[in-house]
Amino acid sequence: MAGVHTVEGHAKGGGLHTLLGDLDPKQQEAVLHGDEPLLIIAGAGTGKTTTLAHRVAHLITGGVNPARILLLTFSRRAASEMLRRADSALRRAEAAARAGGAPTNGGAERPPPMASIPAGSRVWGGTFHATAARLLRIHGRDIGLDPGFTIIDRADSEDLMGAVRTRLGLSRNDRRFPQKSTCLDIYSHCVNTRHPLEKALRTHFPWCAEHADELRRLFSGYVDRKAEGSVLDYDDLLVFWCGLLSDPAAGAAVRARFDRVLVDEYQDTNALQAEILALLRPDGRGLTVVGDDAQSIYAFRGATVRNILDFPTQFQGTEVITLDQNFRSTPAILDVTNRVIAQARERYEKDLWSRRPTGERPNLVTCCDEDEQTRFVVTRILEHREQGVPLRKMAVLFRAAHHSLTLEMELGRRNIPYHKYGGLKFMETAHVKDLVAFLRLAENPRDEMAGLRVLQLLPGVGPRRAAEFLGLLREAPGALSSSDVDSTEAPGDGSDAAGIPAPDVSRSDPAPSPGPFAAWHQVRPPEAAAALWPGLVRLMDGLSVADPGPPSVQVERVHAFYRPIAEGLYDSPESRLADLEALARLAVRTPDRARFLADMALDPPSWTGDLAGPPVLDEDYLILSTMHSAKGLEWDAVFVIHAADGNIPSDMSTGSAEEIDEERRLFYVALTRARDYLYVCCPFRYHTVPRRPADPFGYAQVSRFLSPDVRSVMGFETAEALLAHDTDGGTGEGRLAADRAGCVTVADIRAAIKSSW
DNA sequence: CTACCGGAACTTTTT
DNA sequence: GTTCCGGTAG
Repeated sequence: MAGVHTVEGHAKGGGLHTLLGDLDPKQQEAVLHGDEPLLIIAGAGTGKTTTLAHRVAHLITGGVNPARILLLTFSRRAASEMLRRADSALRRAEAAARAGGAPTNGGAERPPPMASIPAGSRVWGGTFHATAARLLRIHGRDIGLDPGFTIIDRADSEDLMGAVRTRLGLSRNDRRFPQKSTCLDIYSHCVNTRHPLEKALRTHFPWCAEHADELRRLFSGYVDRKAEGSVLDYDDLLVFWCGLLSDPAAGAAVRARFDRVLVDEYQDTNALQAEILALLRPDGRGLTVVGDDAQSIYAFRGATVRNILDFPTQFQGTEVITLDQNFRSTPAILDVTNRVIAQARERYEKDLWSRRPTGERPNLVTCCDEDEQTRFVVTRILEHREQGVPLRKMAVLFRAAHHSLTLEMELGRRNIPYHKYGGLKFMETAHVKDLVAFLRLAENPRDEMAGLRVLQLLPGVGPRRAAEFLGLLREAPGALSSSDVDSTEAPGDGSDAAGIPAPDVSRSDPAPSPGPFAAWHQVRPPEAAAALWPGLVRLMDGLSVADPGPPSVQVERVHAFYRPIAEGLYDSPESRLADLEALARLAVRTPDRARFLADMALDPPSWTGDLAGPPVLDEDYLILSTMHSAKGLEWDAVFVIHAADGNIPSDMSTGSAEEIDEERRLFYVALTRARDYLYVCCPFRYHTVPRRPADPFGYAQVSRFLSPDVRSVMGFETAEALLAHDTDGGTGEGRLAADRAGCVTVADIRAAIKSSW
């Protein structure tokens, strides 16, 4: 390994050797690199996670205090995976050091880092947003931010934007004023890209350009409203973190917390995040970023690939290391994926290669229609399972969350367990939001959206009265007392706060203390709500005492109050109540309410996964995922479905060459998830999604990304052929397809393929 | 004021 | 199929 920077003097222990043993030379170089800014261009499947995890482990064995390392990842899942691997690397290094070179190593100068406390868990790890939230709780006061803030999710941000929009009368006069979600998109775009409104409108929302002035008023109203409620939306977390760092005193304090900063998936960061990094590490020393420009897929959210491309010029003395040996996929698969990405206009030239045996060609699978595609996928998946591939090592990927609907129904019918990533349904459901709103209101009585939601659950209480009752809280004297010992500076994943004694909550009569909801004792509720009102007040008072008990208990108490309301509100309350029980189980993991609420906003549970709880571990289940959520993951067999033009690239994103390029990279991400087997399915006939009575069917073409050049290295099969051989389902279901009136024949399909070249 | 009904317009990806 | 608006009855 020539050219390795041996800045760390102690890079010679037997332990370190083990640490590096599994890595290829370039990865080793990345792990051992010293203090200067480091950019790792890591192609798909090149062992990026391994490298980063080893680098963290290396830093720790080199004497860096884990609590002074900041690891910024794209999701919480990615962070914990990374830290888990760093720990196991550390453990191996430690074991080797003890076995081998222990005597020479002057004894107990360094305490053994792990054993009982995994070192990785003391590292600051998480998303930019989650990290911002933690830092702002600790340091926010220094810039005048109430540390008792609550975080509102996308839906609440939209509602708040909608409320301001209505109050400004923007929905009334002008019917064509953009709707609240678009408004929030524009706002968010401006904040994250740091572009002025005009530019944002011109480049991304030209149809809204005429409303620039109203939008400006709307946005400033939105900002004020958030300030009044002491709530932060996702963008605020970054904005205030950035502001915190810009403050001379507070900024210095935050900078002083960290010696090393490592950033994963750097290609998907935006201008604001880049600014945060620059403020955090002004000269780039101790900064490591990892990414792949070919996998940049979040431009729609303000991410810019310029961050990664310009990194070397931004920080003097940057070392760039490119990882291009792929350890994941077979050469046959790489041959396809390299050709797909080669069509991109602007990119780092970087073809991935592999030492693995060639493997099977990826197949382009043509299907008559969606049903046939579904049956093909299920049949082939079961075949693979017969051959010994567990379900959890297979995944079905698609562009939009709803693309898997029919597949999900079929899986359900056949009792094949699955887990779907992407599409955040759980937190989106009304009943879950209802329940969480109670907790949020207790945490922050000024949280307007939470308050309105809670109050309007009562019969006879609409927007008007809800606003009135909520206003009473604002003048209340007892508001905002969370200033106490909140600054549990404990870094890592707050594993402290173990034994909070839960006070007997059955009858907590907080009569003496004028809590934040004291004003509600005087309220004379409307007739219809009279029966429920005292219960609500008692509940809120109980949740506002100094120690309201662990979140799971709080959820139960809200549940008790909410259940009869929900039962009257929804047609089939059973499944919804089950969700609420799942929520209570979920809350058990979190020691305190603020943390629980932050988690729910920043890292909402993906429905099925957490519903079932731990036992899911020994079950086998198929993975369904949007292409976006598949980032960073890998499976033995991957099925990409709905690979038709219009789905990928999505019709919504074919406006500009940039958008199409992003869709191409997204497709590339999907394909590069596969280790051994890859199927790309394209159904040719669609039942028209929006109602267009003239033409009940649409005929699709294969995605433009599957150019002749790409197809020349792919295999080809038809779903029909497989299903004909499928003995058990063949007679019944295979027939069904043929019976369907107007079904396309294989010849039609071939013709369609040819014409789409 | 709230609760409810009918018509209209819209449907990507996510911290 | 969905949500979002405006109108109306109580």
